[in-house]
Amino acid sequence: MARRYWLMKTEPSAYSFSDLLNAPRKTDHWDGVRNYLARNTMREMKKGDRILIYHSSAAPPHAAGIAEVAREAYPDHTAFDPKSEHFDPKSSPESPRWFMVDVRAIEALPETVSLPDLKSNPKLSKMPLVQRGQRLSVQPVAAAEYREVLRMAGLKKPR
DNA sequence: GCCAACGTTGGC
DNA sequence: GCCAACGTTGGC
Repeated sequence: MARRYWLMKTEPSAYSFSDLLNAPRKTDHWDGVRNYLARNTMREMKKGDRILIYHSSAAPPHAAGIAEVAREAYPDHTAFDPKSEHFDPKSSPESPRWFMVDVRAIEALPETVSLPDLKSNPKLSKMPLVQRGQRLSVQPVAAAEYREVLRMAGLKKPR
C-alpha cells in the first residue's frame, strides 16, 4: 500500500513541534484525541505515513513540521487515568474507546506556512483544514496537497 | 473575548 | 429516534 499523508493539529502552548523534536528519539505518543472521526482516522494510519504537524491557536496558525507514524494505533492509556485531563470513565483497558499513535519528528519546515497562505492557494482549497467550520484535529491530506505545502515551506526535497 | 460550527448528551 | 441544551474547537 502506498504511503499516505495526514495532518495533526496541536496547540503549541501545550505541545509544539519543537517539543516533539526534543523528545527522546524524536518520538512521542499522540494522546488526548477524543473525537470519534479523528480517532477513526488515526486507526487508518500506517507506519511510515507522513504527517504535517499544524499549530492551531497560534498567531497566525501555521504548518510547523513534518513527522511520520512510528507506531500504529493502540489504546490511549490517558483515558484510564482519573487524574488525567483526558480521563474517560467509559473507556477501560478491557474495552478501550480511545486510541493514539506514536509520531516521530522528521524535520521542521524551513519556513512555516500560515493558515492565510494555505487558504489563498487554490490547490489546497479542498483541504478540510481551510474549509470553514472544520474542526477535525486529525485529518487526511492528499499526496499532491502534501507536496504543495512542502513546496510553499521551501522544502525542495520531499520527505 | 467573541462566536460560528459542530459534536455530544440526555429528556422525552 | 428526535432535538434542544450544552460543551468544545479554534479562527479572528
